[in-house]
Amino acid sequence: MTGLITKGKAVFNKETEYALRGLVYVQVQNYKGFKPGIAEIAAEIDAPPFYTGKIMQRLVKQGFLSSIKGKGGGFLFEEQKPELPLKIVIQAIEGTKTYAGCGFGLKHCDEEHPCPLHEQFAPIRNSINDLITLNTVQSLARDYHGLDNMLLGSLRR
Amino acid sequence: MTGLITKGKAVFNKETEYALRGLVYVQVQNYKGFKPGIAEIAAEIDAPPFYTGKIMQRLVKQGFLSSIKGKGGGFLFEEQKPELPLKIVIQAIEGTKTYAGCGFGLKHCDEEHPCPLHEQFAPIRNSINDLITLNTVQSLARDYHGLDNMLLGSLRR
DNA sequence: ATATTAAAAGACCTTTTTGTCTTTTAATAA
DNA sequence: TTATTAAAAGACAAAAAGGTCTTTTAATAT
Repeated sequence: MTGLITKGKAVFNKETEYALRGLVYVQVQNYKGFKPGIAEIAAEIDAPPFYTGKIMQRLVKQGFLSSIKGKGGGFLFEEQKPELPLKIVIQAIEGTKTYAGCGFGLKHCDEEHPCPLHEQFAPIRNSINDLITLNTVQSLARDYHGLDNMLLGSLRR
Repeated sequence: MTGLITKGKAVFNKETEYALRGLVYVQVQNYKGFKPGIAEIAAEIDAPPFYTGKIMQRLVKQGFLSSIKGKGGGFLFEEQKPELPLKIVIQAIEGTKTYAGCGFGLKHCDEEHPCPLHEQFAPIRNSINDLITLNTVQSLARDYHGLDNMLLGSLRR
């Protein structure tokens, strides 16, 4: 049962998870020539439909992707735009200080006045930062391109 | 202003942060021959007093440390007990799945069916796991022993 | 015994997060 | 132009996290 989150903190909050999964799914479909709508996105990324709608709306308002109303409408990335690093999305939702603080939660903790965990957490924070900076919605979508669905079939069995 | 969390997710939730700081503070004081009470703990770790009381209560109920009521009372660790790894405390509060899940939030994600971020998150999860397994309340308290206060003076200026 | 001290228990409240639903707006098709 | 489709907007609600306060229990000191 590895990887099944039953309780406890995940790495990101729900809104961020749904946003990242939604964006990647849209990009995957765009690569295939489709513009998915809210109902399809929600079903494919296993998220609540109305909540998904609200989140996609916010992402459009932030300018991360575009939407088209009415028949044949849906969500799409403008092709001329640069790739979108996960960090940009995460920070837009969770704030700029995600994982920037000291692991021990002290209000003041820096190199001159480190708390006991500060030094040990520093490389971890740096790794997370690298990961979300280097991975983009597009790079993840390319990884998924060609797969049957984003959930890799495991949810459908 | 490095290390100041203004908004966004910290590594742990508030209850966990207060619990870890409280436990380390109690152990630091124990090493000096004192048994701190709720008011003192709350003030020194910069946490809400009543909430701190509730949290300390829960920690005692879990058996992590002992308490003595009445005059001269307070909190203390039984000396014969083994060192307490942070992981034990964190899991008691946040559940056993903290940071065990896949970074991308997929319900099913394991080595055979990894999501794009799974492999990249694996070493980070392992580092966090090592950190909270190897560090104990006592090892951190030894680091703090001799310092003026847990907040390293930076909050008092 | 009585007063005092301090933790335990638990009711209650506030804020944030997560989620639902209805109404409105805009695009397309007939 | 009318019907249909689908996103936008925003009100509303449930659940979880975070926090406050009062009352009770247990220990000590006089």
